[in-house]
Amino acid sequence: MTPTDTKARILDAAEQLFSQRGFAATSTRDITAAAAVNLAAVNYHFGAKAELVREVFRRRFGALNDERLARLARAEAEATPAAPSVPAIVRALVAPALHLGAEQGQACMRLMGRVHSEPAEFVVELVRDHFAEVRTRFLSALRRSVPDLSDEQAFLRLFFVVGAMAHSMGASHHLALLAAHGRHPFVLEEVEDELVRFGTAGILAEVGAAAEAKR
Amino acid sequence: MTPTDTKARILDAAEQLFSQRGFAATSTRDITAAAAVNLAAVNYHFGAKAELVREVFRRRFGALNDERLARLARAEAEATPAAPSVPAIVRALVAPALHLGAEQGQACMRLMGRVHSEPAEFVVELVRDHFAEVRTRFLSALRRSVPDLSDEQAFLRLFFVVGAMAHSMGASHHLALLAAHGRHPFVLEEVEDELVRFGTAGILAEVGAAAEAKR
DNA sequence: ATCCCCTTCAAACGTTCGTTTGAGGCTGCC
DNA sequence: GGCAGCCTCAAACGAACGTTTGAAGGGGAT
Repeated sequence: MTPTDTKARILDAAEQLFSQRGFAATSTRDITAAAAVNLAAVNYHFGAKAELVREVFRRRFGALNDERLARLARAEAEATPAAPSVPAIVRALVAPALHLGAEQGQACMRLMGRVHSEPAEFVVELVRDHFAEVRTRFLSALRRSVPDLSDEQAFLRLFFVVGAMAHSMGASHHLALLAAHGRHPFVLEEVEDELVRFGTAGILAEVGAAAEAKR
Repeated sequence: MTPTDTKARILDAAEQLFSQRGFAATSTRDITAAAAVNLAAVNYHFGAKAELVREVFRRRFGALNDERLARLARAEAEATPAAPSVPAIVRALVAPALHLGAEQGQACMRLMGRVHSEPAEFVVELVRDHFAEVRTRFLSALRRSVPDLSDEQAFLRLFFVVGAMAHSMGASHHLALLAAHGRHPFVLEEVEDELVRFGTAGILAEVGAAAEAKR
């Protein structure tokens, strides 16, 4: 077994288990057993469990956020000189995450949904580091596209979109409820389109406090 | 120290620690140390750690969901014979949760945000059991208020609102970013109003697939 | 063939986990 | 005073945790 083989097998197994049980509840023995490698391999190849978590993040969310930024840049290029439309911005944010899950199995979808509420300190730092550029880039695009929004409103509404997305990915066990409640299980494109519609309308909601009184 | 004293101290400490670190990462020793009670008290009063988690849930989310249902019922009563307005429905869903956090300190806010993405099996069951009635009641109110929505759309959009709410509560460490980025930290009423506006607009977004093509 | 470097392996390290134990204290009732 | 019934306590239980160790394997270069 080549070394890259072992490393990749560990990363795959770790990603899957982390997404299913969380970081704290997944032991190195669980990981090495699922990957069919020796127990010591994790510490040999990654040093410590925390470094393995970091590597899982890098491998997965690096590509994810690159894709997001690329989609945003494409939307901005096509919209010259006007700012990209809000649906385009929202879709550039949520589609890569949703489709990443579809391609890689369900594992990293729940991982993605989970990391935003993971409390371990170094996980918080990881999330902040990996998503800092995405946040600033999407925020500035949104501010240009919807100048009426204040800084705080733009931030909050984008924050809400991320929450809706993360919940859709992380709480899929609750989404499965609908499969019983409704007629058929959800298909990805359906969720994506609905999320784009929802997020777009939410972002474009009336701005002032007077909006409430009007109803 | 009376028995109810010890039980209550354990529940308070457990709720706070669970919300900060998650369930798996919080040990009974952490809890009993924070509560300043003997290590064996958890097992004496609750049997096992899992039962303690259940009790934390019951104490907190029982009251929370009662409050939600009461607000919804009030909104329905005031709106007779018409269905309650969408903002009223959204506010009845999110306001009790947000204010519960404000009253009890930040602890249970993050707990609330966290439970929806907690993977442990018995936690999933707990969430499902506690929120089943809330889900069906709010869904039926929403369906009456916005008849244009299909079953799937109503479910999904309510799901998104819950996600935005949970994210706002659970990922407060990311919200704190804005305190540095923006001008001042967020106040609760500001987040609540903005969330109601956002969720209302999202729920009332155009229904069909044609909505996308129009932009 | 010999050496070296990288990788794998079984075994063990000390620590921390959830839980159990048995002795002891406190309160109220006889 | 004495006897129960709860409750608390220090101590210990076995299991599982992340990590380390030292020996063994297995090519490629010399």
